[in-house]
Amino acid sequence: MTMPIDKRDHIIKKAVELFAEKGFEGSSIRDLAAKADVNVAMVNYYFGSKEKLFEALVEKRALFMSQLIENVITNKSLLPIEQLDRIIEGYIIRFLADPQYHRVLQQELLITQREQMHEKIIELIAKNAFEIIQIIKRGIKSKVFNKVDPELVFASILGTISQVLMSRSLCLKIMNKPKDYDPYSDKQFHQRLTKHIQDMVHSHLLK
Amino acid sequence: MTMPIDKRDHIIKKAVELFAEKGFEGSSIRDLAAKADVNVAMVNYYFGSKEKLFEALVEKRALFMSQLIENVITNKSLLPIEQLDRIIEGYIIRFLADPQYHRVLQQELLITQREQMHEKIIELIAKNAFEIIQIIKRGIKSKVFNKVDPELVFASILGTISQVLMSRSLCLKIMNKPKDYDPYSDKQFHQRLTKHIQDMVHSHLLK
DNA sequence: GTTTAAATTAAACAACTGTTTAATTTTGTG
DNA sequence: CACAAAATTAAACAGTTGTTTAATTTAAAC
Repeated sequence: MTMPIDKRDHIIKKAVELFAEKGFEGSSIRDLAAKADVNVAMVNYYFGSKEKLFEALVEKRALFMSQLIENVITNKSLLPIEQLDRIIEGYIIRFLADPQYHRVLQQELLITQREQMHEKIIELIAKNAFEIIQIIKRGIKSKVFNKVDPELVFASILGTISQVLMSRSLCLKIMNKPKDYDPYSDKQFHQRLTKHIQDMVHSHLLK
Repeated sequence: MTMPIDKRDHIIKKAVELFAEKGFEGSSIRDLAAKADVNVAMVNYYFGSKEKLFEALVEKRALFMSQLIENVITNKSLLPIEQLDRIIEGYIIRFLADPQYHRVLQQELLITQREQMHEKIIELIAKNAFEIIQIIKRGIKSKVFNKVDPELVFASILGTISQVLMSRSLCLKIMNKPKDYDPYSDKQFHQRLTKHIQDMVHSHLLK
């Protein structure tokens, strides 16, 4: 009667790994079945179809993402710049914790093929975006912030992180690091990235 | 005897459109043949294989990209900040001129599947990146710039543009624009994006 | 006009795709 | 144990994939 959530989760986890490596269309169910060590029919048994597996994957991420902002926004006692700093920290911690998940969603954002899934991911990002934009707008109105472009400030924050996450080898190449180095799990790199974005936003927004 | 370059280019052009919409793996040669109005065998006749068509596509873009920086870098009479401003302008003009091309390359950057093509695109970006990083480093050394993080400043510049180009519908949603509006071909948006990145870089780098 | 190479075509190829079936095994419950 | 529901399996399904073939048309050169 009860769906074995753990097995579903296991398949999703392996699917993220595979899709991040080969892309959704580039991955076959037989590949996935082999990687997850289950029978080919199990994916359709648990999820109904390859596409619905993807939807379940996005759904799981959506839940994760929605918790991201809420924790920060509710704390109204913080100054606008402090709120932004907390959000930047939260973004970096959560995105860098699972680069593959982020890449799979980025892939889907780049193509317009599966329209409803495309829309879903956009909703996901936009929800967080509006919160950040609101904080900036309030800061401008209360004359704590310079008259910046709130929407594009958001694009710069998320864009910087996405740029770093997009390709590990590109990241290593630009930063001149050895091939065995993993920036995403390195605390020092976390700090470096956090500091850069915060510094940049501070100098841009604060008078 | 002579290869009909125009026909090759025509196929590449249609391939960019198709790949941007459905992804490389998601697009079939039959789709492409129909869209380009040629026989299915022609793609293999001209390019050898689907993958080599992609390589030709990347090659063509590489040529385009390499011209980007050169024009700016050679002008040594400019101040470091002026050089950066010219590069930002050049990036925005050229990237926004063909969002689909950019998206196709981003797709390939996200997956690690085709290793050599992945490497090629990374080379392409890194080449430009190092020039920009050098300008910033020189600016810091001559104490014209603050002690910023040169590599991550590059990530912010490119990341902001990529974030805007990633998905048109996401871009519209965040900027609260109607669905029929095309930001990429709008001069005003060009100016807005250029101003934002320049302003942000100025306040971050200049004392 | 004849000849040779290039371009184009429809058809066929084998391999792979997501999905379904029907049979079997496992699991949980009384 | 017995029984029913759930889980798992190998095999088969029909459709699509990239690619190749061999035949035909077009173009160029002399």
